[in-house]
Amino acid sequence: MPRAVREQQMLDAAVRTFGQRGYMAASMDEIAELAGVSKPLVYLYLNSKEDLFTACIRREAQALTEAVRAGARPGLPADRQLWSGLTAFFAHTARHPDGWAVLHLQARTHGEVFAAEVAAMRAEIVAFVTQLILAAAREAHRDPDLPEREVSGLAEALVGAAESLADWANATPGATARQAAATLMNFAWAGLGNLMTGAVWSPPEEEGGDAGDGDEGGPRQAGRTSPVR
Amino acid sequence: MPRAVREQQMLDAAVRTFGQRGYMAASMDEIAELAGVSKPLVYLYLNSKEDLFTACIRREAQALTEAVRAGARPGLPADRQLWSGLTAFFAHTARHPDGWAVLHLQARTHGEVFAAEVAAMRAEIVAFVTQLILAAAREAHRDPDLPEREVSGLAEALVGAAESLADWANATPGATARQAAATLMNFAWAGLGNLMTGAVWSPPEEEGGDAGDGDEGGPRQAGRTSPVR
Amino acid sequence: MPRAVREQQMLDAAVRTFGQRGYMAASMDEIAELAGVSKPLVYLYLNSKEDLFTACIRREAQALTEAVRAGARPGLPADRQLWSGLTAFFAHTARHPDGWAVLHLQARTHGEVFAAEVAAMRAEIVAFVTQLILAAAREAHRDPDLPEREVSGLAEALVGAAESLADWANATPGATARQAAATLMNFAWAGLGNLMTGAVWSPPEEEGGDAGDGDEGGPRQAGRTSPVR
Amino acid sequence: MPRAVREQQMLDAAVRTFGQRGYMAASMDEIAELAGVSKPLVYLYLNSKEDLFTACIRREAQALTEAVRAGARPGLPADRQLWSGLTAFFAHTARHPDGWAVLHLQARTHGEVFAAEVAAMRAEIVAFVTQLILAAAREAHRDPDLPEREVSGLAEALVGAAESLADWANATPGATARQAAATLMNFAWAGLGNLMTGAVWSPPEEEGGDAGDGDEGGPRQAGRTSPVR
DNA sequence: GATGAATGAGATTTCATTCAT
DNA sequence: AATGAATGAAATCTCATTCAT
Repeated sequence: MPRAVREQQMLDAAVRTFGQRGYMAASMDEIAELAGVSKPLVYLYLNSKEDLFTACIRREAQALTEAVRAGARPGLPADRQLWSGLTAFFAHTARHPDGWAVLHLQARTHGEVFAAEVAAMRAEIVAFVTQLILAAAREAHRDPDLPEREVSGLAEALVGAAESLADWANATPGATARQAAATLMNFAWAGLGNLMTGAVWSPPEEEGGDAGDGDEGGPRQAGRTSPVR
Repeated sequence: MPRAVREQQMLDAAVRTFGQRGYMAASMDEIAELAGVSKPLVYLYLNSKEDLFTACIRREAQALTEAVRAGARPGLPADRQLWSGLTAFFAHTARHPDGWAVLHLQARTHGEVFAAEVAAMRAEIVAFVTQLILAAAREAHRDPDLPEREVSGLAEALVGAAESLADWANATPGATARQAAATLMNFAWAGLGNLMTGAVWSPPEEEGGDAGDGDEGGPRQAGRTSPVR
Repeated sequence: MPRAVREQQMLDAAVRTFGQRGYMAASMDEIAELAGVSKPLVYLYLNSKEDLFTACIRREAQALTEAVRAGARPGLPADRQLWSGLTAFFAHTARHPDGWAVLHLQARTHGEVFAAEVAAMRAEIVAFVTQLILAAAREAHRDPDLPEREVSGLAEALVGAAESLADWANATPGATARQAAATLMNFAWAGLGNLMTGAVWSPPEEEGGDAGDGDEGGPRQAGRTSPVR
Repeated sequence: MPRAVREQQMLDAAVRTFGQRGYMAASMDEIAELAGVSKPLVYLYLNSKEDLFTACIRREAQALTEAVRAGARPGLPADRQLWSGLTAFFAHTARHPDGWAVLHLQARTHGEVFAAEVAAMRAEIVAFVTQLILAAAREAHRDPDLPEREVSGLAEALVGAAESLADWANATPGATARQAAATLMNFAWAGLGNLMTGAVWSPPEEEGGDAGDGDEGGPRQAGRTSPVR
């Protein structure tokens, strides 16, 4: 059996095992057995547990970003791109729950090296989303000079919400990618639109610090604008 | 030294160790040493590594929910409650990064048993947020009969975004709880408001399923309503 | 059982196993079993196979040098000191064949770190022998300004011969420490004496280089002085 | 490529690897790679690691003995034969440090089987030296009936000193074969000469055995004859 | 109440060795 | 004649866990 094929089998087995058991609880024995090969062969091809895990992360990260990019077709309006990108994202994470667990849970929990690997992927996606937001602003003929920090924070929040919803969709039987995407669009799109119109929600003024855990008390005066309307 | 105090010291040490090393990489030796007691005493008080971890999760989960509940004062309008609850949440996670790592990263990564423990806490918070959304709808005199699934999905997304922003804030030097909360309010509040007015973002109609990875192709026709505009 | 005692038992077992099987072929399992303890305990007390081996080397090296120093009593004339030092050396190596194997065979064969450990001991002994040679020269009222390089080379050769004879004595049933020491004294002492009188054996003059393996052919002209006489 | 050539390449690689890494630390992988062939071929030609090592020992042993024999030309007087034999020995060990390491260090350290192989070579050399000593005695018209045990002990010591000096010369930059040989001749020849004249160094009389480590105490009265004086 | 001493079980990793071609 | 592909067996080391005191 050719080497490349075997290697993919091993990665399949590894992703599944890492995703379900966790990085540390997964044993090379189990992975080898699931792949249908002997342990030494896994080491021969993939060097070490760390390298194997890294290979899993890379493969799954690439698969995910490619799925998202393939979903969001460049020609469409920004909101449609966002919509289809999100749908592709939820569809992919639903189809590859173990890969998603490897990326979202395992890689971030077991050492800086692995975390950096996913962080790179995430940064790429966040940048992509940031571009979409800016494009949307342009399309809406709004001021495209949105503050850098705001937009990147928003993109962070959007991606974070998406990640979280992916978990929720995976854990909720019957939840579809379209539902998850629609929920997120509803949740986020109007907020983004408002932001572009300058109709921001302003926090109440700071009040005197209180004791206790240090969590500040409730605000006294609101300065809200549009929300709830 | 009274038992209760010793036990808290152990939990302190355990949370710190679990949060920094991870559940599996944390050794009982290290925890005992950090707590300043002998290993058998840890076992005497807390039974096993699993039980110890569970105790950590429960303590931190309770501390977090209490911080959030204490932040969001019942008398205020819904958006203000949400604001102050979020601020309390971000302040707490910033103040207790190890506890937050235990809840958000470790507990979800190492077995169903632990994940269920956090899931319970999360469900409580999601329910709380759901109540706030419904209250906001009432306050706005809008139809309070929002579809159950929609609202719970929104609350999920909101909580997910909050969790993600908490990580981001912990990793970004200079980021404050207020900033994180403001970002999230801006991001989400208008969307929630729109939702209540019935101005939802509707996904384009489904088209014929394609093959490949199963990620559906981009929508062709939009049916969007209000957003951006 | 107190820790110090257990530790010596482990070192005993380790020296025996390393001496008989060799450093690499000796397994920690075997050592632990021979010591009558579990493997983790060996690691708890002695850290690693390398550290355990180093501890063996140090203990045996110290025992050997102490035996030699105790044998060669300071007050005696130099030749008597050499004699009794040699006797003590052979007696010790005969009594502790595994320790001797560890020092002479194993430590020098398995890595610079270990080799350096014995090299230090050996240097100490060579220095001691060098002092004896110089003392002998003084006692004989001969010129004490023997060339440094000569004397150290001689001490090297003497120690080397002693080491080799120790192996031979260990492998030859019936050989005693006194016999080995006497052989070496006869072999070496007169040569040393001659050297001090300046009656050196001079090599024949160099001749033209020959080919082949590069080992030079036999000398053509002798320039010998006293030997065979 | 003819089999015999390939085999020699393998042995070259093996000697180098065994000499530098040690028998156990040397891997068949490394040897095969260094020899430029595949591992199965090594097994096809040389059967097993043990057999390969044995073949190395035999080849190097034969090369060394041949070099020594070729160096010591039969027609010369005994001391000249010894001198040139020693020079050839040191030249050979200096030229083939890995082979020497295999013979002197590795073979003696890894099992009786291999040790026996070198012991045979060594015995041959010792016998050769013994012949030289007896020849020297004859040439000196001294009593050729030297006690068997004495002479073989002396030859042992001489060979041992030579081996030790070979190590020293290999480790000392700038040391030449001639220097090493000269040192050894100076060291030993006079002693041998004295022995033949009957002027032996007699050990002091044995005294009452003491306890302790068993290393006998220093002698009280000397019975020495000629040395030094 | 508290601990020094000890271990069973299992982790990753390596290596000599052999098929099938 | 020669090798890519594969493995059984065993090595070092770690860790959660428990006695005996």
